[in-house]
Amino acid sequence: MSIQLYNTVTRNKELFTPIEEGKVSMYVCGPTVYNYIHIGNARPPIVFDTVRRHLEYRGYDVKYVSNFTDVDDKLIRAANELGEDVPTVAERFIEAFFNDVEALGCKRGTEHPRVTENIDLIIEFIEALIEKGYAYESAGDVYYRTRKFKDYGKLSHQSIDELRIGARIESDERKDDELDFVLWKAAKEGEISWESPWGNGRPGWHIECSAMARKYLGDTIDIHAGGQDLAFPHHENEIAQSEALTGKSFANYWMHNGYINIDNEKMSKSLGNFVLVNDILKQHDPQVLRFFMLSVHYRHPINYNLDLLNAAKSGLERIRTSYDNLLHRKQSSAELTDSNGEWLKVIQKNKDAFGEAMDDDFNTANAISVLFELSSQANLYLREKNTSGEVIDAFTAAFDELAAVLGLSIAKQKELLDEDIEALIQKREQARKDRDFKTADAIRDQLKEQNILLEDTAQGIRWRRG
RNA sequence: GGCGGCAUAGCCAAGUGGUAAGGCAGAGGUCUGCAAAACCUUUACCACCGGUUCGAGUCCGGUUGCCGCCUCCA
Repeated sequence: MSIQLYNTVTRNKELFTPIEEGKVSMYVCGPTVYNYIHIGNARPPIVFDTVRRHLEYRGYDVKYVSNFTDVDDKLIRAANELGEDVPTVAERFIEAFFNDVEALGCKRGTEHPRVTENIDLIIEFIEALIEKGYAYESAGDVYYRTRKFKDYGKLSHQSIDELRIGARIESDERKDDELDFVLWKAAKEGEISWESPWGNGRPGWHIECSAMARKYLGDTIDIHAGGQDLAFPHHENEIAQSEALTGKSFANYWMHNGYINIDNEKMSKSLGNFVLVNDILKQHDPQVLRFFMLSVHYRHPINYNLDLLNAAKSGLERIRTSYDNLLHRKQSSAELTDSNGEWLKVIQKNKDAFGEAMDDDFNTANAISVLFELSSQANLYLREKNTSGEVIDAFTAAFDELAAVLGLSIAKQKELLDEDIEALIQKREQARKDRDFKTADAIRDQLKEQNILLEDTAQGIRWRRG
């Protein structure tokens, strides 16, 4: 087993070697909780949950830490607009976040630390940076002395001198140098704040991740991840803070996922072209959204629209139907029919192919194509007159195993039929035996209106929801 | 101006040197009382121009177009 992953630092796929054998530490930058998440915000949780699942599938013990930024400018503004305090707003959207991502099949992290629960830690971190000469206080703010960190730009491959040419550098009299960024922000009148050696204030954005990653995962972590737009400046600044403090490498591998686009433009709250996860889930199966996202390699952009989502739905449906057909056939399969070893080999071959796809920088698009291949093979097998329970079990076990790595569940939820519906199905069966097809079709149409689709198979009638 | 990404069938999308996976949609067929599901068949001058090579979607150079980052951003 060898997992290759693309490291933003080296811009190459590298062999993944954890610091400690058999264990992986992951830190994934989490949301600022001032709003419901849109589907672009949902991509990192889905992608890196899948990374985690594959690492676990390969036998690693994974520590997965993802933070909440529960105090910052946007949150303060949102609280003011709503006439509520910051903790109330944050709490609401943290809950909403968990609801959304759990619906999307993401496991809870090992830890989900919040900034406001780690203020002391952050202050200590900043004090240590000041002692080392990497930070300075100015009018109640504390700034990081960017130019002092000689590796600045190594992640995003920016040269520090080119950054000045970029149009959006804030110049601020309180900074010694315009490239310096804030570690601690002095509170304005009435703002939520904490006491510190520099007066009342709150942490800057980047310092929280440095402090919390270190607290839960140590000085050097295996994988640090987030959206592509965090590479600069957020992750670059984290590196500067952490490495200045510890003198050690902050993270060995940096992973960044691509954006979700609308009409080929980045989805973002500031552009206003976003689609909330929440809204999609009112109309669509969350698994469809997850399947859709995983159908593209995580580093590539995904264009979103409803037609594409529906195409993904049809694809997932194909796999689910195949799985369902296996279960249905199982009931009539002789337990002791000779198993054909060739089929077991085919199944194993697909499992191997799936693992190889995932080992290659988490190529979920190829992994999904293996699920389609497995479906085709299962469908072919089901065309045989005699099937064995053993082979059918091997197929369904393979589906369960591989889908779980992608965080997908393909078993259809079997809801109990209402007695009335059950009675109608029986009535139609009788009509069919009597060759009264007119009645039979009328009942089928009637059920169809209730979204119950009937299928007549060689092994008897079956139904599914449309 | 700096750094980077992308361009593959009607649509989506894999593919890092050996003559293009897979899915969706469409067409035809098989099966079925009719359907459904499934199976079979069917659709590619890999943006353009050069170069390297026995061989290029893949490597190199250039052109065009689109997108992103360059201190709000997932």
